[in-house]
Amino acid sequence: MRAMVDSEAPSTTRSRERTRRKLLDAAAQVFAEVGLDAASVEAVCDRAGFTRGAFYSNFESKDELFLELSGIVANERVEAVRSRVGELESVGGFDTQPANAFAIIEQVLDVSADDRLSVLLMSEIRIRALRNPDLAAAYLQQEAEMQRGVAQIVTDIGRAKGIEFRVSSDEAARIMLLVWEGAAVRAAMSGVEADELRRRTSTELALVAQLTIHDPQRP
Amino acid sequence: MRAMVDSEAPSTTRSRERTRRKLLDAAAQVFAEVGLDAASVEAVCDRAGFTRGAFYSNFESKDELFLELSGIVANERVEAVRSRVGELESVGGFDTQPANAFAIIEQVLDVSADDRLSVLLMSEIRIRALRNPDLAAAYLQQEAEMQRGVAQIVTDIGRAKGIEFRVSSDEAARIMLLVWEGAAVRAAMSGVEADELRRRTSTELALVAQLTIHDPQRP
DNA sequence: TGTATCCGATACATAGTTGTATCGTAAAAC
DNA sequence: GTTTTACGATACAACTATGTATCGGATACA
Repeated sequence: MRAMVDSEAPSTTRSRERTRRKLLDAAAQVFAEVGLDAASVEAVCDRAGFTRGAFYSNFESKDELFLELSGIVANERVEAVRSRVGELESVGGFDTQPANAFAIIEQVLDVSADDRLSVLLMSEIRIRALRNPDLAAAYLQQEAEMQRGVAQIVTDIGRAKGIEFRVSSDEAARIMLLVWEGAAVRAAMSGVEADELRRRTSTELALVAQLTIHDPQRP
Repeated sequence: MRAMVDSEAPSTTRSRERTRRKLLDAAAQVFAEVGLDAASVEAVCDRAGFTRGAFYSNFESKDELFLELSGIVANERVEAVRSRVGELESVGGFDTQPANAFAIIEQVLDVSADDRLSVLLMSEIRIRALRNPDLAAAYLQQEAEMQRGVAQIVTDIGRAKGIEFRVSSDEAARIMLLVWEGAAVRAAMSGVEADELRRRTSTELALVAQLTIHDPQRP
């Protein structure tokens, strides 16, 4: 009976799921640290506290695991942005100052690149996408989704604050995402700690946000 | 006597230099295509039309070659920007329309990411820099140099055209570089051809350039 | 023409990685 | 409590890449 309740594989034990998750987590770390190609299956297993037997019992190959991991990361990012957008829309009020109204967007984007490991992992996924059409399509689609979310926030802020923009919300969102990512990569490259990394990307984003705003009083 | 003229190694034959260059060129291609780790020394040699004997006769290891290659690429980029800046400054006149005054900057930046292979190679260098402090320092320094060049152009254009900017030329240059690179990566990911890639990045850059300009008449 | 030198090719020893096949054990089913 | 099943560990075979040591030939030079 329980088998009918579960959607996919009824036989998979709960402990097996834990093993999969541990392997995925370990893989995320190792892939970020040394890159997919330099990461041996054994290194991933060592990190997870298993041997390769566990690995091949759970995954076809390293590539298959990477594909699944990419999907998970992408979903998490999109979902995090979406939920933030949902929160903000339901609350309706933006009680931040006009000057740093875009702090909300920082919060939204924080979900994507908040620490060095995330930056590295996303960079790894991105460079694989550059070389693999399938991954590229998935990557671009996920990014478009995030862009929609950010554009929505931009629109909402504009409406709530009576802000006029010099470009469309889509364009603003796209530029913000690009700058955000670039700044995060540079910060990570400088070897700064997580909070400093966050501070730098925020500063850069604030600058861009300011640029997109059309302020008739003080241009 | 000729030995005294040459700077470094007097004994290196001209043909040896050609071999080195061929290996470096081949390596650039292969590294871009599959990444440094996945690129075997033999694959590089095959592409160059040599065997590994030639490789190890000319380079310590794959890493050493990559380091040298990175240096060359970085120098070329910086030098290209610098020479463009030099040209523009010496000429003095900017006969482009105010609307697309920043087409000049596109020209300047074109040297850095004009085709898919360059985008891939720079992405590879960037992700290595993310994982290696020495490379990171070199990368950031090279980028700072480019930023200075672009900022100089921005300043010159502003002066020549009587344009006011909403941010400092340095900030404008930094954002432009970030957006330029991000756009180039996305375009390359879409699998578009070289000229379409160029068109997309130009469009994105024009948008940012427009944002940085403060036009009192039509804000 | 003979000789020396240089440079790239070839051969080989070694290490590391992958995937599979088998085994042992712990938990589930009866 | 016994049997069965599932899951991860272990052992193994094949492959690939690396780096070194040696070889052969072309080129420069006398």
